[in-house]
Amino acid sequence: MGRHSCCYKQKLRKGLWSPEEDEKLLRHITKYGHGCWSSVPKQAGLQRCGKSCRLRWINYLRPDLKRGTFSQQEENLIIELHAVLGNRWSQIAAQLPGRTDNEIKNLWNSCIKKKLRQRGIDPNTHKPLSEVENCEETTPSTTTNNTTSSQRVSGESNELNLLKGENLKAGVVVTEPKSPLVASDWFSIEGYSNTRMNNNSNNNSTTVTPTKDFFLDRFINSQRSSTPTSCKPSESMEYYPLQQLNAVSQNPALWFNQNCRPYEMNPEFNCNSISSLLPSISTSTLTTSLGHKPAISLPSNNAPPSPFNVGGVQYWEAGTSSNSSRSNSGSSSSIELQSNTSMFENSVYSWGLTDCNATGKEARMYSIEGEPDDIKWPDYLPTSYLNQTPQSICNEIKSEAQFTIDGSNNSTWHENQQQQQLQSPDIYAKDFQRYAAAFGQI
DNA sequence: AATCCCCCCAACCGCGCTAAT
DNA sequence: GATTAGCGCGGTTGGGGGGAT
Repeated sequence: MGRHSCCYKQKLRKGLWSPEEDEKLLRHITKYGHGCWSSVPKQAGLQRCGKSCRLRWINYLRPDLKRGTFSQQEENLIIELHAVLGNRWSQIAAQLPGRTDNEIKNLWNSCIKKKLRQRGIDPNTHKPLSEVENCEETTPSTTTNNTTSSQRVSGESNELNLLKGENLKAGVVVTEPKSPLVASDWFSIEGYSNTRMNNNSNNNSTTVTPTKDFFLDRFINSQRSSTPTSCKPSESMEYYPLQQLNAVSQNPALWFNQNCRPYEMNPEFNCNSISSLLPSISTSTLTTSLGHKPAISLPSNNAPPSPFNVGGVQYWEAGTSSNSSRSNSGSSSSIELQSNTSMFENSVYSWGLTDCNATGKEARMYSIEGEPDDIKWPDYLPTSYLNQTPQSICNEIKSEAQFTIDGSNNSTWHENQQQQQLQSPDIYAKDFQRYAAAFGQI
């Protein structure tokens, strides 16, 4: 397929969006929803291709976007998720409510990468640069995924050192995994052991923390059940029956512990492989859920998974992927990660990276909630709106949005919004606050 | 003040995938 | 099954702002 056909049309505008265009698109989508993106520009009176409209909406106009600098917790989470997911920006973004994949990608390329390199960490492998360089010298073809013997002996990575240092400051107990560490090995929550997942009932540990090995095992077992010897996650680890994970979940810990060494296990296991285990997460699933639920939803359970909270600790949940994506479609063993937005508030880890974005005047605008004041709406809204209150603008648009164009089925977003409004009236109130904040009226 | 350079980030581009025909 | 339309994702580009010279 390749390029979208509309992109070939010559009369379409390209480049930066004007405030008028933004207003048109915003009005249209607020009223009618986007429906078919290819029809949006025509219906909205825009000289743009649908793809461009979609991008503009997703990356800029969406009302639920959180703008401004990334918080330290967000940066830390991005790094952690990148260690697992690689450049799966959309999946990373799914864990950061209000952030777009583009935004995260830009942050990574422009800032986090640099910071990691300055700290001697290879941003691609999340391993010490020295190790990567050594590996490249010795085994150029397979290198970056292997852990050196010295690293195994030391059992520490630079990242982990950073992590531990910060966590200790914060009073968080970081227990050292029993086996050699790589950079992606990180932490366990205070009060929970970092025991590897195994079914050794003689082990006195009462807490079993599912590890990334677990997902790899599942992937391996599902993908290559006929060739079990082709993958040896770790010598000490036995394959864990999926059903036992419910038992595991009775001792909830932050199961998303990254104790596996995917690169050592099988050459085919790289970040892409891992990400196939951790497919996309819809932001719509990032809802608040405070009930205690079993940590793992088995594939046979089609109930929609949700994050849960135990003792103030947010847990991610693996379950059957309900949405398809390029990376996971067709994989029956796909697992879906979930998180809670409050995870960021409760984040117990910090790598001590300085805030990449909060420099100079931006730092002044930084707020605890990660909701800086540099929202650009006032700059983009047409002057006709500047004489109105945010509430009146939204009311105006919403009041006009009580019908749909020619009754066509193009109201998915609109309907969702209405449904959400019915279910959670505070959603719009929140948006009003955002708009109002944008106008400096709060 | 003018110019250069660097960096950030919004937007574009190409590709893969799915659904519809 | 082949083709087409559309969507979404990740990589890349280039304009503009701001600091340095």
